[in-house]
Amino acid sequence: MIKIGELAKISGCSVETIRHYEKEQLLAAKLRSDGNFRLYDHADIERLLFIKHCRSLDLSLAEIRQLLSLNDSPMSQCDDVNQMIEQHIEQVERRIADLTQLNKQLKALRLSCNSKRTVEHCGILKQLNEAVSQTN
Amino acid sequence: MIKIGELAKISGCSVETIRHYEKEQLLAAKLRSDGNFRLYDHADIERLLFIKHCRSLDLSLAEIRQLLSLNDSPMSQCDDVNQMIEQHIEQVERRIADLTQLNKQLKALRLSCNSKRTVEHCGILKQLNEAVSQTN
DNA sequence: TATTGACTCTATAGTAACTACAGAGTTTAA
DNA sequence: TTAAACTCTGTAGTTACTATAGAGTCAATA
Ligand SMILES: [Zn+2]
Ligand SMILES: [Zn+2]
Ligand SMILES: [Zn+2]
Ligand SMILES: [Zn+2]
Repeated sequence: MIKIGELAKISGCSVETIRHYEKEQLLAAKLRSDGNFRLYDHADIERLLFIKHCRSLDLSLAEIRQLLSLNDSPMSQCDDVNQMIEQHIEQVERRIADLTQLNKQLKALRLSCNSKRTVEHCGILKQLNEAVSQTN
Repeated sequence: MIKIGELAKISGCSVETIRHYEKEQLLAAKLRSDGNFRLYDHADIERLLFIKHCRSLDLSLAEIRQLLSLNDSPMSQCDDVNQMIEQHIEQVERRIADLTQLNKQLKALRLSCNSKRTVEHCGILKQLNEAVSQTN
């Protein structure tokens, strides 16, 4: 059994993050020491690494909670897992599309200034202001 | 002079958002009515639309605050504006790269499940668990 | 004129996933 | 024994809003 500091080292998560996951019901220490310190075993390490891997895929804590509970009840159907992953993929792709569009606009904006000028004649601010007048 | 509800309609921002921008020092009503209602003029409308346009470029409120203050002092140099926009572009591009990478992993993960199975044999969960064992 | 409904005010809490304390108690090693 | 290092709980801060509650204001109608 290890204490929270060692779990943090092993997993690469911070102590505060581990406590946070406990509050969010993703990972609970089943035991406490005499002095009330959280004690973790090997299964806890694996569970935390699972969580960490899912987070690196940008899955939300709610989604991970769901995956963990499916993982804990092996007779449930795959469909729920599939659907979540698919929705998540869609969301990521939408965000990529948005950011790509955004990037174009920002680059055009950046080109409209040649530096070394005062803001008075700055193409960037001029453009931002003109966009306003058009909308208005 | 118009009240906040009309400014909200004109700009497409919510009333709460406009009040929020005031708290964040981006847009202040210079006048209040006898009954303490915020009163806005044409310059305020333009300022809010400027803010809205910048937000659509994903600039943070802090960045917009900076742009507004540069806009208000026309003799300042362009360099600050340029640098901010460039950093913002870099950040957006980094995020796009991250998400693209993420998307690949998620798609591979999705392919590892053929649905209609119980979670016990689900390729997705299997893969997620294996990734853990490797790291561990 | 009284009242109703729409509008506005301030202040506070919630969102997501942490991060950063403060103040107290515990353990370990010198 | 005492100091350093660790851990505990609880609370507040981060971003850009959103959503209330409870009170006050205003315009139009009965
Ligand atoms: Zn998701
Ligand atoms: Zn410029
Ligand atoms: Zn930025
Ligand atoms: Zn499956």
